[in-house]
Amino acid sequence: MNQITLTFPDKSTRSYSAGVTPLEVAQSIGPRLASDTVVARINGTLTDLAIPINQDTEITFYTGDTPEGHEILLHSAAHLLAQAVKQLFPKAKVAIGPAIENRFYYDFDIDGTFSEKDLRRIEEKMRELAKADHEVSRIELSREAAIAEFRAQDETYKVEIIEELPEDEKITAYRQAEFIDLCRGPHVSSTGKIKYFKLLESSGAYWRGDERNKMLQRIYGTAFSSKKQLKDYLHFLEEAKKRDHRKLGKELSIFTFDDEVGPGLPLWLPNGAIIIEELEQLAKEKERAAGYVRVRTPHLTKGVLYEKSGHLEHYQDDMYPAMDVDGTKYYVKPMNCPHHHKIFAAEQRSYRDMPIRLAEYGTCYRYEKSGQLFGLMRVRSMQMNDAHIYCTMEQFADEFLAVCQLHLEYFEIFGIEKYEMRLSLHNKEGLGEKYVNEPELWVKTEAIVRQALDDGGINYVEIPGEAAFYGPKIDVQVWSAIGKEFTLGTNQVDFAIPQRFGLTYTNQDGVAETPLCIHRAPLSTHERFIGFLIEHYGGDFPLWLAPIQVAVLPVSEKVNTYARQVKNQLLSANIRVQLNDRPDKIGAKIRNAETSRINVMLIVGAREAENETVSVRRRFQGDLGQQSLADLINQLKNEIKQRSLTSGI
RNA sequence: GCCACCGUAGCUCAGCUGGUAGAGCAACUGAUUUGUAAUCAGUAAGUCGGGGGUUCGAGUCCCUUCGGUGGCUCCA
Repeated sequence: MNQITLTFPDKSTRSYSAGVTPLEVAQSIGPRLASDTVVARINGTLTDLAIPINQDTEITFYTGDTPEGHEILLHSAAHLLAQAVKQLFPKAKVAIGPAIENRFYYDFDIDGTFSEKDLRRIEEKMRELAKADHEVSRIELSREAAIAEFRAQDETYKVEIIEELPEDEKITAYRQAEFIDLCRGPHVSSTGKIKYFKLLESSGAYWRGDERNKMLQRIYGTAFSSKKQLKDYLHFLEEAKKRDHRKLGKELSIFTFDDEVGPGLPLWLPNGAIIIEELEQLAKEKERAAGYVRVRTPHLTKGVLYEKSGHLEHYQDDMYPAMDVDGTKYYVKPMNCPHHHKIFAAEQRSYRDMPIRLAEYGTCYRYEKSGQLFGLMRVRSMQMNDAHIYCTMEQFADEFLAVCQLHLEYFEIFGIEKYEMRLSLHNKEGLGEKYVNEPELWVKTEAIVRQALDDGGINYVEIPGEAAFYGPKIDVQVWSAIGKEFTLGTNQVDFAIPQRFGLTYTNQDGVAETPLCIHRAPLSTHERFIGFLIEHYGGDFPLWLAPIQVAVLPVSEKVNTYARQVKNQLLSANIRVQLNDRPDKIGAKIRNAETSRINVMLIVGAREAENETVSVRRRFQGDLGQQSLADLINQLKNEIKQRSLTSGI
């Protein structure tokens, strides 16, 4: 028999008989590797462990705790789910079942829905099938055979998928015991490799995500290669639940919703209003320093403006219906840009004035579909950290980069450590349809944007086909302290709308030119940003953002007078302070302040009153001992001024 | 918008197969005057999301409507 040479990632080589399988190779190296490996990479392609190798090649093994291996594990778990469902619900038809980040799902067409009880039964069945350790084998099928096979099983969705595969596509299926599923693979070699998994929830999902299609029942689950990882992930989900901004927002009296006000229309309570004011203060400082000027625009506008801007054509479904005012249609504004364009147009502009940066925390209203509303993260009234920068082509790169850098400054202030800038580009197919038909301008602008990012040393990923219709954009993804993902700021280039508005400036040669426009909102909207901050900080805001910064806690009513003096001094230092002069025991007052997430607690009793001091207790730090009130005030003022993320600097 | 689930006191929740509501915390009152995460006692509090129906009788069953949640899709 022929010998072949396999090269391992460490460049070492071994010789095997031709036809050896990756699983056998793994076994030859060690039983542990063989049992942990879920997939192999051979000549750059991920491959099943049972496929014979017939020539010299490089080979890499992936265990379930590598990204590659984990994805396979999740995908195979989806198959296991489908097998279990088919056994328990023979009439169910399977649709698709991919791996997604940390989870998998499978869509089924069944009569009715899956109940909690069904999920438990299905999970039980999955365990049984995993324990049986059925071999998972790959089957190659001709197009006709595949269609015949799945038609015989009445798997109409699979037949539909096969019929839409390109003619030359190799069709494969995977079999585990009696269950055969159309799939490209690869998969784990046997069901026993799927050890640690859990079904999470079920919900409706349209076939192919199209609401005109039938609603299928989707089951979500997760799987990991070790018990610990599964436990950690479930713990993360629980932790995320605890930090849910809807829960904390209520507990900390930040915002509320009211049936009689309307869905998606938040009411900001005093604590929330304080956070808003601090954020606006920050934005105003940063924007003033960066040369922005502030403007203000009305909430209500005639329809003609949105005809001109294209909103009625492209965006009407997301706008509140018009109201009739003396026979004229008026709309509440869904975006601020048309108004800012009008402000640009209100005066003669010279190249000497450029760039013009118009900023406004503008309030917008969008008629989001009811099913999309979600706490503060998706609302119908919102206030945006909006600005539009009008500039010349020459100024554009600098302006765009400055906005990106502003994002980075904000990340530092808020302690956002993980983020991703997504440069969203056009694609040729979309020109004239999804995107304004200016092929050269697209290519040119995208090149400038890319260059600006490269020059500025900004890390980004490119995503083709995700641009706005008027130009390329950067969407900013951030991850909260516990790793939950959010879409926040945006930075968009617009080379189309200024033209529609006839915006011009006079260049050095006395000729009217159309400016470029950058739409940007680094701090997103108050709603989404504060929603994010609540979850990011888990309710424990840094001092500068905390609605109540200091609680003064007298040990007994005997020292209430001194406590009031302390409170007043803090107030005059512009520190937000609350005095708890109820007749409670000090332990109860402390507990109260702790559960309200108050950062600084000042315990005052006879000793403190005598020495003009306070006993400082800080959240997460405990008792810090006595300190003079004057020193403490200076320290807190400094911490607030620095917008420090850590206490006690 | 669509599918599913949920909606009981300010909050968190209990209330079995229908027999006109209950706990803890919070609030309020009184007593206690307290030294780093809960002092004790008492009081008040709900047209069980709204409307309609079935029934002798509905928090419980049915319909409808409003709101929320998980998804589909979209996005700040």
